[in-house]
Amino acid sequence: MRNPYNLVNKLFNTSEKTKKKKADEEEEGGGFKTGEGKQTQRYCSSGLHVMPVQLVFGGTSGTQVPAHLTRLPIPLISTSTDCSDKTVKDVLEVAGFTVGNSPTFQKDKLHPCNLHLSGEQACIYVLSSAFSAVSLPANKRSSSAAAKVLKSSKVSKYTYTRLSELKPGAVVNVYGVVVFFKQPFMSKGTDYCSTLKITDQSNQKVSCTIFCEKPEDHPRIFKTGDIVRLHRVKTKLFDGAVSLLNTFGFSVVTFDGAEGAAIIPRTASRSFHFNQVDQQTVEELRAWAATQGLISSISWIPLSAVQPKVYFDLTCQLLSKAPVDSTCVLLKVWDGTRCTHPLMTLSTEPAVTEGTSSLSKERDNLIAIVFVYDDHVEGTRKLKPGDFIRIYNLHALPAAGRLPGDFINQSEGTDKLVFHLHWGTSFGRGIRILPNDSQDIQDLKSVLELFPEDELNDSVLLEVWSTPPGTLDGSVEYATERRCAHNMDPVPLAQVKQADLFGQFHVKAQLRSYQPLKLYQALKLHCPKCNFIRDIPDGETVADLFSEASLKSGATPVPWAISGTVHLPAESHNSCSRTLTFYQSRQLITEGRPRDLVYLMGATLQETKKLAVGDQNIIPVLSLGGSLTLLPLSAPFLFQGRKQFYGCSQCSQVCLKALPEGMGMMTEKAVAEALGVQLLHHSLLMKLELQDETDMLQAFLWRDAEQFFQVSAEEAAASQEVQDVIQQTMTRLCSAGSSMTERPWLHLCLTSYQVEDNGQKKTCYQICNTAATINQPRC
DNA sequence: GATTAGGCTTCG
Repeated sequence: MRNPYNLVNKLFNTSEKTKKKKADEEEEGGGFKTGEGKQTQRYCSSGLHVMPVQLVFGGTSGTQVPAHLTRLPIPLISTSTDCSDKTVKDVLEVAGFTVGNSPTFQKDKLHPCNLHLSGEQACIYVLSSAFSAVSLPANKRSSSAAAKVLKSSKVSKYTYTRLSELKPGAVVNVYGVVVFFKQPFMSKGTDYCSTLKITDQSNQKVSCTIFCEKPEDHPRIFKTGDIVRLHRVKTKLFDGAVSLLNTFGFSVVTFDGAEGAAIIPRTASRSFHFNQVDQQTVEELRAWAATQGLISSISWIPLSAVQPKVYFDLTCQLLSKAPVDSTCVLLKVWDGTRCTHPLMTLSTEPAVTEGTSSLSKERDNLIAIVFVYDDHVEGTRKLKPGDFIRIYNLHALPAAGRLPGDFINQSEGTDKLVFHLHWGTSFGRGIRILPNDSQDIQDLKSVLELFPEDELNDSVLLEVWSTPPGTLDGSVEYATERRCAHNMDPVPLAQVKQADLFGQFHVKAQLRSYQPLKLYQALKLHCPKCNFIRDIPDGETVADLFSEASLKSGATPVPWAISGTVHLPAESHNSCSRTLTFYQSRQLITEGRPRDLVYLMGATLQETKKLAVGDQNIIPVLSLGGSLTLLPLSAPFLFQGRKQFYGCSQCSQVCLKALPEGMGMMTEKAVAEALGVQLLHHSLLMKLELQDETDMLQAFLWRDAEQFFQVSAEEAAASQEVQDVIQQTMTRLCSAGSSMTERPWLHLCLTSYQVEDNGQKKTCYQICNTAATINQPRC
């Protein structure tokens, strides 16, 4: 089956690419804590003296070079220079130095002097500008970021201790393969805590405990076998074994542990060091881990393999989220596989559900209900429908008598499965969002893409639910309103583009431009069977088809109809007299309604239109090889009042024969069926360029275009007045020559989806479940 | 330079 969205895309031949914003960057701890107002010092040893080294940041916060120090230009330095309260700026700024003759000046012809840094006054200020190549404005930082790699920096070199050689009471750097981990969870103190156990070629297993205020600063571990590099962890004896605990300047980088996988560092650090030696270390650990069976060849257990009572890690896409009570949240998820054990189905309150509150029955055993309890509820706050997540140590259980809240009443006596993420973190129980570009998610996406994209949306259509007026903010009048069942906050367009996932978004935006400007060109014909979309042919083309057909209008008797003729005299010297032939169905004659449907041969387009006025059903026919048939399907096969209906030339199998008994109303659908015609539906297709403060985004108006304009496309094709309604709406949203400040704001529900365009996957957007609101004439 | 946790299944 062809994907209609692909065709929507192709009809406009869009070239808009998914602009994946490059992941932002954060600064590595690197020995310096960067917290605002925290004066931080590190000490490097210089002979017997301990000389402070301070990292200096721009702006007003953090460490500054003391104001009493003045900068000494390097060319002015001589042995007679007064050095007190002076600084010299290079990559470093130094103070408390003495100046001596350079013993190598004759040779290197550089500066004749050397700065001597010794004694208690000596101090080096390391300027943040030295790191400027990797710094980004704070508002561009994000926890999902990949950091910039400082390959050539000589600022630091790290040595790594084998895990078997750890001695208590030291600060070390280590590499290891993760054999156990817990996602960060809130401790009873001020920090999130995560624990992991790592091993290396020494086969020593070492537990690590990480305390960090922000979850994103913790190791970003997705599964056992991942490789971590920990900088500045201290060794501590606990329970007779050396364990590791993060300490000042702690930083961590995580890598996929699979051999051959791209070495992509996962870190919240804005910069970090990674050289060839590191690459080799990762590769060696990967190779070693593979021989130790530390890497599972199966990335995850699919839903299809889940049996009652098992604990497993589920990698899935979040479809919806709804609170149950203060200690429990219900998630609906899927991974594209059908569970062999029946899955429990439950509906959630649309008003409190993010995503879709009830899902199509077609999805039986595809959608898993997950109850998330207690401390894990916090972790669901930032989850959005569409997110790809992994739920660790999920417990599959028969629903019978085990459900929280009011659901308990729906579960009596059922052995259908539900999934629980219980209290506590034992066995690494937890939940985390996986990045879209991770291999496991790529694999999952390719499975999910096998499902028609709009299947999930079907149920949304059944739940048309107007946004209560109270949710509109302030006095701003919006020219459209959402009619969807989602309960989500609007997000900036930039965030929509960045998200790169299939799902729904609410946005507030203005209309910058639209296509086509000639609105009749927005009218299309769509085949619901093969999904082909085509333009409505213009009048001239259709008239030509009728002219050609009139040449094939010889008397053709058929057993299922009786015929009559009308002779039309020549209208002028140049034209000939013509004969129109009418056919009336014997079946309809029997039923006493012969005029309900008339087959007409030899008429022009204009004549056919005139005859159809007054709700007459006219089927234009021609004679081909002695039998009666329809005109080519690029012409309308049925005229009904002012309406004209078309058939799909690909999916129709035209056969004119006796009408069935008791056809009832002569609807276009009934007629099409009787003729073997696959009816084409009228639809509207437009491309809207949206804009908000953050970005622009091109979205199609197609599936729900009729809802948007509150007109029927079929009516629009037949009525200038209805076309005027569409024109008026577009003028109101985006009148030619108006400035953006004059244009109204729109509340929109967007659906994003992926299509293939010449083998390239691209993300497209559609405006769904949205209707124009103000000054809307009724039709 | 404090504190947090220190794996080892579930209340629903």
